Amino acid sequence: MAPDDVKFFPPASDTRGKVLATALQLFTRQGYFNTSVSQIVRVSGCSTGSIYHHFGDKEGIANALFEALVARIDALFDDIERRHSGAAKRCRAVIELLFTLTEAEPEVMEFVLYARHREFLPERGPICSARPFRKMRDFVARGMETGEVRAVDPVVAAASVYGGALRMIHLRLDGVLERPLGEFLDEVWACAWRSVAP
Amino acid sequence: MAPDDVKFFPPASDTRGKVLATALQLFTRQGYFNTSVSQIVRVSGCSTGSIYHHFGDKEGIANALFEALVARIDALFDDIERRHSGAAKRCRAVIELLFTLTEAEPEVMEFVLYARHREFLPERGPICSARPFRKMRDFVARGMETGEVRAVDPVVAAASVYGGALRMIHLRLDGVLERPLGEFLDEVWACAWRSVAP
DNA sequence: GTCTATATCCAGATAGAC
DNA sequence: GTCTATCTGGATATAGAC
Repeated sequence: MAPDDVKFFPPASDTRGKVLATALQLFTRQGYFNTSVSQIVRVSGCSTGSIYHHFGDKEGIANALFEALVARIDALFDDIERRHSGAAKRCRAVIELLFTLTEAEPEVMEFVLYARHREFLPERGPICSARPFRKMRDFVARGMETGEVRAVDPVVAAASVYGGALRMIHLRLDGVLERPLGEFLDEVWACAWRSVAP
Repeated sequence: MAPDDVKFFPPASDTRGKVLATALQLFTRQGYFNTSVSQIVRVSGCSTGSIYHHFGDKEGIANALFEALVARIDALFDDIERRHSGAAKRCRAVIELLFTLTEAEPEVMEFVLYARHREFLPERGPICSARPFRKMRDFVARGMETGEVRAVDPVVAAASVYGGALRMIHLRLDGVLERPLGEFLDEVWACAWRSVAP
């Protein structure tokens, strides 16, 4: 997969796009609550009035951002489902995609995976109930039906397959891993799959 | 391990204890930034002046809380090191402890593992560089030296052993898992260990 | 749709008596 | 060490011209 395939915010020229791109940067660097709307005004170059016109309030910015990013990831997962068959191939493709995405757009992964949405988007459920996460679990569950995955509790199986990779992503985003995730992909995948292979 | 062994805040009577217990509750339920000092004043029953006298500022409360909790977990991990030998037994004991802790004191795990400390404790490094986490990795690394753990990158090995369990804890804290973690322990451990067994 | 100027509120923090 | 009363800045959000 070429890096371009995972670009979320190509240099935006419209107000909406500029604000969302700015918000993503600031929210992930400093956190939602440490970012003031005035700061978004300064960095994005858009005016207060304009921003409130488009998003209603500060929470509206986070909401729009969240939806845009989740929708994009969702589409990428649909691609995976279409292009690969079998649990092993699909799960591996998911991990590879997440690794690629983390390197190409760390802010996106940071915001989608590790921001504490409950704290600033109260009406939204936990991220793990969002469609992309459900699809990840689904790949594993269907593998279990075909015997490709060992029979254990489906939740445990999914946690085992993806847990190590998500952990690595976390370490990378926290700056603990010096080398890019791609270098670990084969080993991570080998461990992940051994944990649930029949 | 009896539940009492993992109680962090036995009903505290002194100001410090009451404030820390209150802060833990509020910070994990609502988030650090959604919690005002006035609210801590109301719930804890201590006065503004008293709180600022003890902790300096709001960040000081979070700092003290963080240190107390990490120190406690650290001690529990030292216990594990003393009571068990071999990577398998130690790693399993770690996971069992974390599961027990999550059920007994979910707020503690929430605050230590999943709060975004970077956002309100800027001078502190990421939680994964803290001593307990280093000790977890160390158990795995030493197992690799003795051949008990397959030779892969030590970071990958640690992520594989603990990744699934941490994922399960996350799901449980997010309310996605209905049943207590203890019921999953054996399966989680089986998957975890298979991923790195030689 | 975009802008500037401005209103309002409440958070974090302090003063100083007891 | 603990308390009440108070200050002050800066945050979110609005008004209303263009």
